Amino acid sequence: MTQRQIARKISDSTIHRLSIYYRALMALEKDGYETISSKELAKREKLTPAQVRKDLSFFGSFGTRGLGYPVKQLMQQIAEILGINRLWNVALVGVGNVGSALVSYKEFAKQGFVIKLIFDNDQRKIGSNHKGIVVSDTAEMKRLLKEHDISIIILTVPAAAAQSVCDEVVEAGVKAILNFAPVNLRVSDDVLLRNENMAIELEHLSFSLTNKDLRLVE
Amino acid sequence: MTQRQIARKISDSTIHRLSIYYRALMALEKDGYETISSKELAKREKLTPAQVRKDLSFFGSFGTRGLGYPVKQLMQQIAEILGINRLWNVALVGVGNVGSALVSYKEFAKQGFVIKLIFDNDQRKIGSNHKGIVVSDTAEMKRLLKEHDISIIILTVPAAAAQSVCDEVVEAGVKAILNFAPVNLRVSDDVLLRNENMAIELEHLSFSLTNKDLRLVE
DNA sequence: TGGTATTTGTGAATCCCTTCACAAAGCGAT
DNA sequence: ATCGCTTTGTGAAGGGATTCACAAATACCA
Repeated sequence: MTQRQIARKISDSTIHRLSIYYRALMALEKDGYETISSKELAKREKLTPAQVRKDLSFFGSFGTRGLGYPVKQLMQQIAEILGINRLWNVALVGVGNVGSALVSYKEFAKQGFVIKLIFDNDQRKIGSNHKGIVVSDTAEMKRLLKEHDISIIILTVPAAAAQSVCDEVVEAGVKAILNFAPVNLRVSDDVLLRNENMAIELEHLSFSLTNKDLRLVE
Repeated sequence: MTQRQIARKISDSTIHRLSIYYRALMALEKDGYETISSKELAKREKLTPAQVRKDLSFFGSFGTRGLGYPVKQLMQQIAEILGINRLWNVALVGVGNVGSALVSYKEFAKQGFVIKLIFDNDQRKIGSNHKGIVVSDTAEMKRLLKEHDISIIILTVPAAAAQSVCDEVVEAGVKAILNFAPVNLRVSDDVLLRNENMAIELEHLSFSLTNKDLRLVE
């Protein structure tokens, strides 16, 4: 099976796990591993070996029977599948707490997501320097996004502003948005949207703590 | 069905959606809605009405046939289910970019997660003030966590330090950790651990952008 | 070179989540 | 008070993801 025939319908879970495998492989490479079996990889990530093999099998056969997967090579393959074997031009809108933290977030840069532009509508922030990037006025956004060939937007504006900023960047032709505002954005079908809300994960913990004793109930 | 017999096995997806419903209800309440139907709620969150009803039915029956769900009341019920109808004492470890952003992250406070303690091992940071909280030395961590009855840890230390900090807080008796470090932490079965990695969501977008054209392939 | 031990890749089976479909229940109008 | 309309709550059906289990392939050792 070649790389081109894939992706009929790859589940979100599989895509998510590919990212996890990728990180595990980075660690393994650093530790000097040449190969890794699905069994060992699964153990490290608290998954099953079959799961690992099945996930990978959607995209090709990368392993060697009796031996396992070549760490370095598999890493490269997953990078290709995820589309992180290249650089992506990213713009960030909204230089609040979260926004300015993400400008310096090393995991982005490490995976090839390069923040090229930063926007805000606050006059006190416009012109200020964040990690070598001067904050632009959102009024200039449409023009600058096109000029800099931005593929992905990180949206870290307040909830109330999110929809209108979203509309603007979509108008500018951006097709992928990572939204940190706690609102449900409406976008057309051809725009990719993913939401990130860190409080939701805390709520999950809160749920589990609250209902912990019930886990054993018959 | 009463609140006590629940949680045989509630799926992660359901818990996640409860958080989503909760946010939708907050917005609805602000807009003056008294009741909401599963149909309308589903539409807003791009889900199906059956999904909404099924999710809620695991925990009880909160609606009125012919009318829908009472917004305010359902909000309260979900808050109870998620365990956010109370305050949680939280400590944050690691005052880097992400850490200091999260100290000011309004979504945490809004849901009752109160950051009581902040730790770092950098002498330049210890003693400094973040939103009215003085940064403590990680050397003091075990004692302070117990003294302040901390239930949940937000871990925003560098990857290399994460496991050892994790071990320490577990030793102090903490049973829930939200980990932002890009590593796979090993914890015993009775400790709840959730991982948050913002780059993974970007990688998901990157995957979708990269494989967009393949979605139509037969 | 042959023999044993490993480990992959994958159809089949299983399990779990989502959707369907409808009876039951309440609302509002007449 | 009754009728028709709406919407819930939920068993059952359906579908998709995970796990099983094994043949095929390779490594390694003697």
